[in-house]
Amino acid sequence: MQIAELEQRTGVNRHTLRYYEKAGLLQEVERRGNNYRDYPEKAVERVAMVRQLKALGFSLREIREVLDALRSDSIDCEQGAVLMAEKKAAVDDKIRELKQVSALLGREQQRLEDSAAALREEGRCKG
Amino acid sequence: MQIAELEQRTGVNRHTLRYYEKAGLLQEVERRGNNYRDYPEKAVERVAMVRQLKALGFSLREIREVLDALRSDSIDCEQGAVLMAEKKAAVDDKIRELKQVSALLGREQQRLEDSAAALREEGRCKG
DNA sequence: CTAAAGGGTAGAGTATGCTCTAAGGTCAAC
DNA sequence: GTTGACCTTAGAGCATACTCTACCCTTTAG
Ligand SMILES: [Zn+2]
Ligand SMILES: [Zn+2]
Ligand SMILES: [Zn+2]
Ligand SMILES: [Zn+2]
Repeated sequence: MQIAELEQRTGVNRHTLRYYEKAGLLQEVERRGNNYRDYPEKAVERVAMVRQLKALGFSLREIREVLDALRSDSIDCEQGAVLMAEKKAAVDDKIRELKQVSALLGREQQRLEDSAAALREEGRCKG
Repeated sequence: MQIAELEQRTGVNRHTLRYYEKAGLLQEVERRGNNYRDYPEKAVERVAMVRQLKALGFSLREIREVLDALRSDSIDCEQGAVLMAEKKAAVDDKIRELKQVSALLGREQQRLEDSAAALREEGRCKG
């Protein structure tokens, strides 16, 4: 498919798609005789994955490392497994910390709700 | 305390500390007669929280919103509770997605390990 | 043939979040 | 009173990740 279709199907700006390609995030981008890019179907999925990981806070560099390892044999299997384990550990650590943040936000939400209720019912503010 | 101490105790560059203050992330920063900043003890904790949230992928703007609400009564209690609920929902969504990523990375790690083992034992590569 | 739509590259511009430099004021020690 | 450590502001510079402009080529439709 041409870049316009990929842009339309992923919602990602074509300049950004070219930028991702230059950054090594999109490989297997063929060129037609006229030098136009010709993306495979799975590029849609690939771009979606990049965007999801990006939204979760991964840098393009990190995303590239993971995608490279997923496309195994680009590097050694054993080395790839180590990289995956490292990334997984980082993600799991992040999950743990986010759970703490979630709990904190939940407590604060409760506190503010209680305070708002007290304000309504007793005309005073506790928080 | 003066900026050098806060810098030393938090490990955050003094330029960054001033930048955070300008961005509204650090309030209650007094000035001494000589115009030097005078931070309260809890600024250490505050900066640590900013750094943690930042490392988890929050933008400074988001961090500011949360900290403002935590310092309640700066905005309405009810409104603060709503903001907390929204932030918590976003964090929980992020946790769910990160769990999916963690599972994916775990599967890939296993696949690559299996492949590496097969390569060692049978002289072939499956992945 | 020509216009319009779509593609290409190179490079400029923008937003965020630092990080550092320049120029100068303050203060304690000697 | 001079040195040196510490502070101030303003603004430059940098990395990341886009986003857009300029300018030119290709394809398709009339
Ligand atoms: Zn941690
Ligand atoms: Zn209140
Ligand atoms: Zn989601
Ligand atoms: Zn292999």
